[in-house]
Amino acid sequence: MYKAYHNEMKQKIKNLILQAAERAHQKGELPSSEFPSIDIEEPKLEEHGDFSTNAAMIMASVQRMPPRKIAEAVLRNLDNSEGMISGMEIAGPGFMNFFIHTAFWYPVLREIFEADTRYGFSDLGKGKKVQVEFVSANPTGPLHVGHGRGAAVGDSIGNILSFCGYDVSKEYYINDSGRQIQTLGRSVFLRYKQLFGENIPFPEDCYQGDYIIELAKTIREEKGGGLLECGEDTAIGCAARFAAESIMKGIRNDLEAFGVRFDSWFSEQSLYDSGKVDAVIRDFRNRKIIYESDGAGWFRTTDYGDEKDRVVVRSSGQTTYFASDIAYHQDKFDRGFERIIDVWGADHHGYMPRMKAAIEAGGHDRNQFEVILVQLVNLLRGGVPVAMSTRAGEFVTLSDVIKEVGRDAARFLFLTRHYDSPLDFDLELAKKKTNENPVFYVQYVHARISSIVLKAREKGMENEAEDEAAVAMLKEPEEIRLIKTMARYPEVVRCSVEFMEPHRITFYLMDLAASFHAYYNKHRVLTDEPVLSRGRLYLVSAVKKVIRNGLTLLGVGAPEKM
RNA sequence: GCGCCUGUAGCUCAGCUGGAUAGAGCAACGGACUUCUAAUCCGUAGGUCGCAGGUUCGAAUCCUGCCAGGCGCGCCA
Repeated sequence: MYKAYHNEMKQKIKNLILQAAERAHQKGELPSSEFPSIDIEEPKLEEHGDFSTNAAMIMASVQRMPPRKIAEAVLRNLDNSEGMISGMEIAGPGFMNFFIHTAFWYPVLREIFEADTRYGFSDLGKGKKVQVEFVSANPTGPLHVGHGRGAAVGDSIGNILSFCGYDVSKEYYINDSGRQIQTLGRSVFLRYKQLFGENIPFPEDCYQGDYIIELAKTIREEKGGGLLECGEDTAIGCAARFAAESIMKGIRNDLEAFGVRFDSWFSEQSLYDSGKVDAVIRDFRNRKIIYESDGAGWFRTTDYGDEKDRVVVRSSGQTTYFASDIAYHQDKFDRGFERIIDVWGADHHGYMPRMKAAIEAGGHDRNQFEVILVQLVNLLRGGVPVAMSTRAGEFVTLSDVIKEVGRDAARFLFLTRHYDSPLDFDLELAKKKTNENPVFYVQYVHARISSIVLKAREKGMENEAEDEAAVAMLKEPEEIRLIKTMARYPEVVRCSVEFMEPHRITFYLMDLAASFHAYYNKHRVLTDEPVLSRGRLYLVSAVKKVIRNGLTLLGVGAPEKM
């Protein structure tokens, strides 16, 4: 397994400390031989060194000594014969701070070049099959901005999982069955009738958007007045099928334009057709997990921590949405996924306990099923909220947003917040080409470096070749800072996958970009000194790779020119 | 009423499962282009981490109670 250099350094320091503590104990400087597990962390402030540890404070109670005394004993016995540590100190209440010799940072660059697109990779997933289901919007209308955020988060989480060694499948669940499809058909059919001059009211519980009228017109073009003659039920069914298919096609196009690719599109109806819904209900009935009351079939979800039992079979005999959802998630496990991740809008959070119940009742561990609840998006234009009403059918669609601000800006901005906090998405800001807009700020780094590399090529310089003498020329504080920041990247990716938080990558990239721009403004890469230039070219080429890798995980492009 | 989420600089947000003097960006003010892209950089200023307790060497972070905002509590999806 590929092991990040940064991590190795941490581990090394940890071992040095433990060895030193052991030695101190043998010499009688520390009373106890018991050394609790210690953490090596990276201090926020540069003055506090490259690594630091609270080990002495943790040991204080066991050793029955003041932390600073313990730290003194440890540092006195620390073996730095390798020369990796250029300085150590005891600070504050008992922190031990370590400064790493510059030369020990250089190997990071080589690591980046060797790993290239795989830099930051880890084998955390070990090939485990995991499914990420996201968007899954009903085919009753176009995608809106909220779906866009879900798409950005879900897709990125999928990318990160896959980058970290999981066998990932991204799936879209199509709710092509049930009542809302019926309503869709009715809406379109009524508009259709209106087109033929029938003066009939359009009910409030129908879909209000103009796209319904468009669909009705298309049917008229293709089939003329044929639907008027085949009886209401068949006509509505026909309109529903046509509308759902057509809307789904639009959704697929929007997602394609957004750079989101699904491995599979799963139809709800197929669960009924294959009998899987009936099978699950039968099974749960046999196992007394479903009981009858008031003529309906109730799933005893309270046995699994839900606050009340839920209906799966209505007294009319029809199943609820929940019923097919149970079958659906069952099916996910049947397909061999060991980990199931659903990305939902936060307004569905009340649905989580019953879904967890379904997982457990189906014989699986509730922890195998994870839900990412994405908070809502407030769409703004120049700071002013954009009026949106789904009921009235007035909303800005995802497609509108992509057309206006571009795919990269939209995706990146959706990932500039923890999914858990609501997001203000400002259309004007998304288009701005200043560093108010973090997308271009990060992409600009890539473009700037590309331009340097191009210039260097014209001069006959090669940027990929490793040259120890050249690398050794990197002595400026801004250069070392860049290397250190890049050394942190694998750790960022690891945390990002562990907590399934893509925004960590976003923030990291903004940080790396800031370090680069500062460097760029202060120092020239291509100078009169060939060796120095080669070293710097090597450095910025590494930055270019890390930026590209990070953007790729977010599904954002890394342009050569801007 | 019950449940979930949120509350950090004027604004928008980070804060690595308990660490040191709480960090960015924007807005404000003052500077930097004869240079590899100024879509950039440098500097200044800005805080009772919603409030009150508790846990301990140490709390923005964990626990309890309040306050404010958002969302959810259907034989809807």
